[in-house]
Amino acid sequence: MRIATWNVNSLKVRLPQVIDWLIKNQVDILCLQETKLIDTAFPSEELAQAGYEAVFSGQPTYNGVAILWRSGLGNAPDSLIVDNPRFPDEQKRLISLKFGALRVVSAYVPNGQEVGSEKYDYKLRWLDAFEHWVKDLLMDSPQLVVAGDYNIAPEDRDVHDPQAWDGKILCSEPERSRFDNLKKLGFEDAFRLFEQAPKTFSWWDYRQLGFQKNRGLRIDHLLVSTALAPFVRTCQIDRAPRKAKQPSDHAPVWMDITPHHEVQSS
DNA sequence: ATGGCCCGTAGAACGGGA
Repeated sequence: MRIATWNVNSLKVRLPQVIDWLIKNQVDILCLQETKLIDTAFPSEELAQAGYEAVFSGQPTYNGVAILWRSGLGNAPDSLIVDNPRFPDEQKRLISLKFGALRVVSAYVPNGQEVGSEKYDYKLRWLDAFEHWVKDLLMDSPQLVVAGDYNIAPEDRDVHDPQAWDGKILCSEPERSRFDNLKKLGFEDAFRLFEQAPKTFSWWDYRQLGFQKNRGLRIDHLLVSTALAPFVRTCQIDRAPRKAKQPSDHAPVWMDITPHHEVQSS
């Protein structure tokens, strides 16, 4: 089973690229962030024609998350969750769905703008509540994937210029310690389960030829619970969509995982 | 040194992103 996450920076603009990527890569489940669409504008019909179903939670202009899955992927998914009940929030940043015993979360962690700012404070509070919520989910669903744009580069090797970014937003110690705390609940960073090329990133600034110069950060992650981790076969970041005309500034991260029924029988 | 791009909402610039 192939599971992926992608911050598309407007699904309206990126829809053709998303559909193309889904089909080309035979993706089973795709978590989206920054759809920037109200729910009545979500392109359910276009996706259905491409062979994908979706749940989504959006708002005007900002944020917005979704989970897409290939039609006919096992039984109909259920147990939809929108938002964190522990953190009332107008901003649409969380959605989750169960596929059999497997629960998948699509998360769009706040950016934080600048260390010490009001938005930074909101980011830290959001992450604290997120940790509690994820802990609850893990109790209920030991097979758990928490996918999304974390807006955190966990380590210096996830940063093109660690000195320049030292202590800055996305790299500050309070953010990184919260990412570590999430892992300590019982998760692995799927990307780090495997040997990876150095300087592999998932986001590059639109400005200053950021992508061409590979001045990027790895801030999009697939966290897999310890029960699932042994069954992850590969995890990669696909740079190809970032090369497209009118790309998202993020690249998709994907992994292959042994399907649930094989997990159970092993 | 500064800001440099892209998106949505606008219906001109601006907030937000990271």
